[in-house]
Parts: sequence; structure tokens; C-alpha cells
Amino acid sequence: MADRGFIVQPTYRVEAGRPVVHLFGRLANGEPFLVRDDRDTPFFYIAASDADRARRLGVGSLSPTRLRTFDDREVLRVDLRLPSDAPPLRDRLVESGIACYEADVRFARRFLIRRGIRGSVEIHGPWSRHAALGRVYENPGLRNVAHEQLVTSPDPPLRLLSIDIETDPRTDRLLSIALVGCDAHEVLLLTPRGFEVPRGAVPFTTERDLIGAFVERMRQLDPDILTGWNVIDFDLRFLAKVAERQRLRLALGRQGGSLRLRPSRVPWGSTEASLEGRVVLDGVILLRSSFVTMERYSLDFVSRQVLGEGKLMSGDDRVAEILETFENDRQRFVDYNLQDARLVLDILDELALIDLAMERSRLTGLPVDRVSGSIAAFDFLYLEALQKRRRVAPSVGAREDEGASNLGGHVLEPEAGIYQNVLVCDFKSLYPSLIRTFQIDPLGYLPDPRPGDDPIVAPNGAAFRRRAGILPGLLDELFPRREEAKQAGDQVASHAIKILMNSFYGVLGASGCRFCEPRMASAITAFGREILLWSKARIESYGPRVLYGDTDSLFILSGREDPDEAEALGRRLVARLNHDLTAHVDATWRVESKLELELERLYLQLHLPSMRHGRGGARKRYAGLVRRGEDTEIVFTGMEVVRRDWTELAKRVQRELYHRLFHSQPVDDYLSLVVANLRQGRLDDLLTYRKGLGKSLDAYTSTTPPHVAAARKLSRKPGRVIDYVMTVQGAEPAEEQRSGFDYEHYVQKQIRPVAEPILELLDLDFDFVIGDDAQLSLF
DNA sequence: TAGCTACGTAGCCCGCA
DNA sequence: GCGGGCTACGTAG
Repeated sequence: MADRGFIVQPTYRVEAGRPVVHLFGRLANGEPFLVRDDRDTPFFYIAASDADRARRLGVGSLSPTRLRTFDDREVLRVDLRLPSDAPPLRDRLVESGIACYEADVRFARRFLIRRGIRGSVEIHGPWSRHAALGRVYENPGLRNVAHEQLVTSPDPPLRLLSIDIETDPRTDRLLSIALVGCDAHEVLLLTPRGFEVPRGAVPFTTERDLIGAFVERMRQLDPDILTGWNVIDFDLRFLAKVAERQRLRLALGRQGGSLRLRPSRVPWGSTEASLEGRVVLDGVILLRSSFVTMERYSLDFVSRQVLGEGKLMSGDDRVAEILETFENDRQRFVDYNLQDARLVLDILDELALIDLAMERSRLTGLPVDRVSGSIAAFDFLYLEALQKRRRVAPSVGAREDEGASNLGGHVLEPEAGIYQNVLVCDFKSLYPSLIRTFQIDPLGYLPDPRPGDDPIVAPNGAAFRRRAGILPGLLDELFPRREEAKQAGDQVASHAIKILMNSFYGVLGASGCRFCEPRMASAITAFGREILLWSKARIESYGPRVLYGDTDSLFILSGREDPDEAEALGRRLVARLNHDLTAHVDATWRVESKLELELERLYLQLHLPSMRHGRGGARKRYAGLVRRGEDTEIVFTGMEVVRRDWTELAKRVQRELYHRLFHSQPVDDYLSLVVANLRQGRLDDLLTYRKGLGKSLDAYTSTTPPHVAAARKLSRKPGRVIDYVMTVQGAEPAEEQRSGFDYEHYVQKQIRPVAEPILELLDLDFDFVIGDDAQLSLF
């Protein structure tokens, strides 16, 4: 009888000089498990023709294989004792001009790839029970659980614990730790002897006892996932500091291993936290990696957006308020602390982010805290397929960077103006469809096609074998699976597949990927441009005018007065084009088209604005009115409304003006009123700019943008995002504003730019409308 | 423990008047 | 004062 489980953390340990794979996870019956396996040994490959030279360099164990490189050369296996032996040996060989293959595949990951195990696993074999680890299996039989099986044999829910600490920044003291999840809902609270203990709190008299209790609770609650808001950079880092001061070990791992915090290996990354047998999933990072974009990433803001509920205390002097309640209103303090920890769980739940991470893990084989790695995901899937074809892949970096930049998607010149009943059609998953249609594949790529090859040739000249490639094959499976998920109403699975499919193109053009080949990435975009332009011309040959298009979309002027008629026309156009395109693709490349144009939406009204400076229409910017049930709504794309670096003032004005434009209402009275109100100081709370700090303050040398000037005036260390206002003394940080607002700046730089494109359509002049033209003529 | 390119806009800085 | 070159940011897809 097999046991079903989900792998939370694949890793390995060295025991008695041998590497032992450790797979930590959770069984369907709720128990934790650990699979220990010492049957694999680390290895990589070199070409058989390099064997003698490798031996002279001291490579001892070389064994024959039945595997070949992409260019069809025989390879030998270089066997190693420890995974850590690989990098130095590889470097030595590469230095001597010997190419290594798959020499950078991590040991535990290799173990999973060899067995095709992705997230969900079936474990066959005896086990013994261990108090902290649950069932421990030694060298069991392991089988991947196919997605069809998951219906009858679903994965267990992972145990999720959210923590939130409160501190006294003045004394650097830890005040409390809230724990929510795994049936816990409590606050470990620093409480002097004799004090009343608030509801929901467990009292401790010293920091030392408090941390000790936290470690003990982690052991008892045994979460798979530790989460929180900025939990790594704030909570865990602070706990680590206190633990060090107290000479305590933060034994938060499953076997009592310590918390490890390491600075990111890349400058733009965040601190990495690792816990034996568990994963730390920071709420903010999870949100970002799941493509949920928010204007701000504070817990208060996000929970208001997602849940409609904010923090208990959220004012500017929150810190002081928290400390005040700690001294004088401990119940409120405890409630506040608990609420923060709970909000994180509620956000993750509402957005199904843990489900999404698990689904991505099942698709790619990567552990839940690594699912955002596109290159790693591609590696996992592709290496697994390669071994079935008895091929080995190059190591990363074996290919040198061409340097030349590759062309991307094509953007059509927009015809600026305002239009009625515009159809937007787009190709469903364009790049994945192109990969499937034209067999774009690392293994199928022919750098130097020979006469007999009869390749599929892309518009950029890149050639591919006709026979079914690995990447097209992967997508051939993913496409129908996504359709199934959609049909079944499984939005999480559908989203996970979409993210994965869309990542493939980028990976092929990323130099960090072993399969990177710029000509291959360019082949995809070249086909994309070709197909888009062919489709545009074709549709125009049917009659309608194409107003605009970007990469995979065409904006078609229906020419119909009635929206329903316009939509009916759209459906006919799409059907006709798909039919003609299939014939065109077959006639030109002798392949079956997997391309599908879809009717995406109908704009009852659409404004394609002109470029602010320069001639013609602006690409990637438009606003339109769409139907929504019985009602209508305005959809903004690329405009100031959707950009976080414009003030709320500009956004409100833009929304209101478009509303008036699309509903044939006058705009002049509104505009002059807004400007008057602004100048009278009635709109001061709408004037904050918000801009990201792209690099450290002292790295801005050649120029000083306003947000940098403001950040330099800040008394505290600036964060990654700067809130600033424009004053008569220039840009100042919003929270430390000293000078009065420069209202004329806001009239000219925030209201005018959003108003003019609309005034232009109505043949109105901004200065005239706001009543400034008379003043101007005085000068 | 690294997906991609295309694009618009603002504002600084500098040379020129 | 003005425009071109440049940096910086955030967005579309």
C-alpha cells in the first residue's frame, strides 16, 4: 500500500561521507514525512573524445553511457563522491577547454528529475515513526502522481503558520510574537510579573523565555510553511538578532536545525531564509511572484484592497501608538498583533496564493518557495524530457553571449482619434502557439541546416527540424490541460499553466539559461511579427480598418453603429481569419497552424491619444468604454490612471474627464473648478508622488531626479519607494514636508498633461478653460 | 537559488542663443 | 528660453 504525499523541501545531507537525499513533506493523512535515499551519487558528463585529457587532469571515475550531446557526440559519465566536488572539478575541466554537460544540476533536483517527480509523490515501502519527523522512509519506491490522479487522490493541505512580532525600536527589545494558523491563535507576550494577562496572550517575563517558547511552539505546531508580512527581512532577522544576543539557538527546523539567514546572492534579491524541512514564504514576495500588482505593498494597503479590512492601527505614528498600547492597553496591543498575523493568512487564502504555489510546484517540480524561477522550471521539465531521448544538455554559460539585442514584438502605428465600436482581437497565447506551430525547440534547432534537412525556416533565418520537438510537445500537453482546468472552473490550475507557458519564450532569450539561443528567441518574435502583419493585411482585405495592434492584438474599427452587430461582425471576422491563416501557414511552411485569433472585447468608444511630444498616435496607451453587464465602465491601458508615479490628483482628473468625454458631458466647468480648488489648498491630500528608488542614493551621479532629491532630504533611511511632494522649495519627502505646495507645478505637470488630450478632441484650450488666458495676456 | 523586448513620459543637464 | 541627449521609471504585451 502506497502513501501519498506532497514534497515541501527536497535537499540532501552528507552522512558518513555519502550524500543522502532528504525529501521532507506532508502525507495525505496529515502526518509529516521524510524520505531518505542514498542510492544516487552525483555526476556530470563530458564528451568521450575528451576522456584522455580528462584523465590526465586527474578525473578518476569515467563510465560509458548511451547518451549523446545535442550535436550527436558520445558522452561519458564523470562520477563524483560528493555534490560539492562538482563545481571545482567542472571549473578545472572547463579551464582546460573540456566542455562539461549538466555539471550544474543540483543533486536533490537531479534525484527528482531522474524519477520525474514533481511535487506530488507516491511512496512505496516500510517506514519507521520518528517523533519530530513523522514517517521516515529509507530508500523507498517513489512515483510521481500524474495530474489525472489528483482528482481521486488530492494533495494534503500544507500546514501554514503566520507570525508577526512587535518590537520596541528604541530599546531593540522583542515585545511579542503572534502565531496564527495550525490551530494556533495566540500571542507570546512579554509581561512583567503580576500584570494582568490579556485574552489570547501567553505571558513571559523575559525575552529569553519568550523566544524559547516560540521555538517550542514551532516544534509542536510543526508548520510546513512559515509566513508573514516581510517575515524574512523583519521578523526573522530581528528574532535572529535577539537570539544571538541571548545566546539562544533558533531551532525552528524539523529536526531541530537552526534558522539560516543568508544575504541574497544577487543585488536585487532579498534575504534568503532556510529552515530544515519547512519553507519560509514571505507574503509580499509571494504576492509579487504571483503577478499580483499593488500600488503599495504595506500590509494595511494590501489587506484593504484584497479583504476590505485594514490593520487595527495604521496611522503615521503607528510605532508610538503600538508602544503606548503595550504600556497602557495590553488587550488592544494583543488584538492588533493577532490581527496582523491573521490578515496575512486571509490575504493568501483570498488570492489562493498557496494553492497557486503548490500547483506551480506540481507543474514544474520546483519546491513551493522556488516556483517563480522560470529558468529552473524550464530546466526541470526539459532535462526530464531529454533523458528520455538519451541526450545531455550543456552546462550553463557554455554558450557565449552574442551581445546583439534581439527584436521583440511588433507594435503597429496607432491612428490617433476617438472611435465607436472597436473590436479587439488577439491571438490566444501567441508565443506558445508559435512554438507549437513551428517546432521551435532547443533540441530541434539546426544551427547549420544541410540540404537534406528540409527544415522549418523562421523569418529571421533560424531553422528547425520538422519532427516533433520537446518544447512543442510540452506545450501540446499544457494547452488542452489549461482548457480542461478552465472548463472545470479551476482558475488556479489555469493560471499556473498560463504562467508556465508564457515563461518559455523569455527563458530561451535569457543568458542564464543553458538552452538560451538568441536566434531561437528571435525566431519566435519574427514569426509573431510576420503573423500579426499578415493578419492585419488580411483583415483589411475583408474591408474593416485596423487602427492599432501590439504584439498579438489587432484593434479593428467595426464600422457598425450597433454594438451587438459589431460583435457579430467580430465573430465572423475571427472565424474567417483563422480559416485563412491555417491555409496560409500550411501553404507557406507545410505545418499545422496552432494559432487562434480570438475576439477579446468590444470598445463602445475608444480613444487612441496622440503622443504628447512628437507626431502620431501613442503606442501602448489608450482608454475605452466597455460593456459590463447592463452597465458600462472605462478601461485604461498604459495611461496615467494606471501608473503609480502620477499623483492621485492627475488620476482623478483623468478618470472624470474620460467619464465626461464618453458620456458627452461638458468638461470645462469641472476642470476650472478643480484648478480653483487646487489653488485654494482644498486638494492637498491628493498631491503625493510615489516613485521607486531604482538604486542606492549615492549611485545617482549624472542626474538628480525629484524623487532622489526628496529622498536625500529624508531624515531616516529611505525605503525602496519614495513618497514626495513638489513644494516652492522643490521636491520634499511627503512625510517631512517643510515648505508650501507649488500649486502651479501641479496645474502644469499633473492636470494639464491629462487634460490636454481630451480638450484637443473637444477643440478646447487648457488655459482658456481654466481661466488663465486673460492673465497670460497681461505679460 | 538570473524570463524577454517595446514604448512613452518626465526631468536633468548642457550647449546654444 | 529651447531643444537634443540622456537617465530613470513604470508600463504593455
